[in-house]
Amino acid sequence: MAAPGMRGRGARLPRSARRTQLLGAAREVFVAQGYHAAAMDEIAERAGVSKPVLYQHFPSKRDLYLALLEQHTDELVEATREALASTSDNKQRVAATMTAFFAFIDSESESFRLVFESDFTNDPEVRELLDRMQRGCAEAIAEVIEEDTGLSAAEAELLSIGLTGISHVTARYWIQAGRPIPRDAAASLVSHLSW
Amino acid sequence: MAAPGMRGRGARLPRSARRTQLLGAAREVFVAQGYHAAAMDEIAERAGVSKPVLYQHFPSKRDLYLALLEQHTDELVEATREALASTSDNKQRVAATMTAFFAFIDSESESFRLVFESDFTNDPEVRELLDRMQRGCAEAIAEVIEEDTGLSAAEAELLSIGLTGISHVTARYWIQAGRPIPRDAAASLVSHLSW
DNA sequence: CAGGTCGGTTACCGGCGGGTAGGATCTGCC
DNA sequence: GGCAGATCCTACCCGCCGGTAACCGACCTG
Repeated sequence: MAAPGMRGRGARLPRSARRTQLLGAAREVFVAQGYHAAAMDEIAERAGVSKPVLYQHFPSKRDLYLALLEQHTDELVEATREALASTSDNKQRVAATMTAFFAFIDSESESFRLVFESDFTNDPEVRELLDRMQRGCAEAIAEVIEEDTGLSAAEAELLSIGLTGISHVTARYWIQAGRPIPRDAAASLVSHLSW
Repeated sequence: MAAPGMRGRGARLPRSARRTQLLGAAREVFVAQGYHAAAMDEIAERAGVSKPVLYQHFPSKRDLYLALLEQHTDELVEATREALASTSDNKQRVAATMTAFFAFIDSESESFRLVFESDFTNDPEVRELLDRMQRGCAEAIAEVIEEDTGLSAAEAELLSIGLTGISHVTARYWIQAGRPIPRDAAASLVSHLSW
């Protein structure tokens, strides 16, 4: 009856395609509502699919959330490492890293909310993922600092934590203020101030 | 039968005393479990009282949480203002403010978790309180910066946001690392680095 | 066409937890 | 004593939502 290649409700998809699609729907809902307010029914509905399908791909709501979160934390650490490796001039390094942070936060999907505004931080595994991300970013930065300045390892670590804090907070402030200036200008302003 | 002045389960308290006691119990539970995982039954039990009593003082779980949160956000803004007013030497101002932040986070009750690790940030009123706190701290700092340096208002604002970010993140890092060095040493190290 | 498998669906369950109804008890006051 | 008005308790309700049981139809394969 229905056309064989039809899209929309009722379309049959191979397993892996369905999985990524479900992850996308879950991201939208979790981003918009947070972990607790999000309902599995709604995620399924947004994917145009019924709930049991969701449970055939992810054993529980929590696991779904963790899969999604890990994906995005890894993304940010990776972006940080790339930015640091993109140049060898330290002043530009700060700027590049700041830009990477701003880009991450400015992404269309607003997925940064998962990472920086999670409402499920009481879960030990969520905590673990977020801590690991923090360590990942800080260590990458600390290596460079330690190498290029005379600071001790402990001081370099602390300083890099501080730098991530600046990026994090200012970038969210910039978003919340409605992106009053272009992204790159904001990033370079902040990096200039912290330099 | 029971002694008239007895303490413990069943003791009758005047309204205002009961209220503050309930707030204390609520703080403990919310701090330990977060908003969502906390149960009103548990808060009541911790206060040695039954649930309806709780509802005679606070119309809903949400209102209870908001009352508590406002109390602590106000506290931090106040501490920041006091620290800034405590001296007129700018370098010492930074140190004093940093110390105030660390003291807030290091408080016995761990109530900073309510403020910095809330899992109820999706609620608009919670957001509003946290934003107001952020603005309160940043504005207080920005006034001083703008007065004592040549920066524009916008730049001063951004810089102060960044400073709160540093304090926030480093102080939590210090706690999480198990307070490896004394509080004042940590605060002055951070203020030295950011100076 | 029989039979397996893969991707789907509808319809349901069960418990957790916020919130409440209604009654018991103490205290102060005349 | 006896009334007024607090304070507090036991016992219950019920809606939401994570998770599941049971079944359906399309497609391939021999």
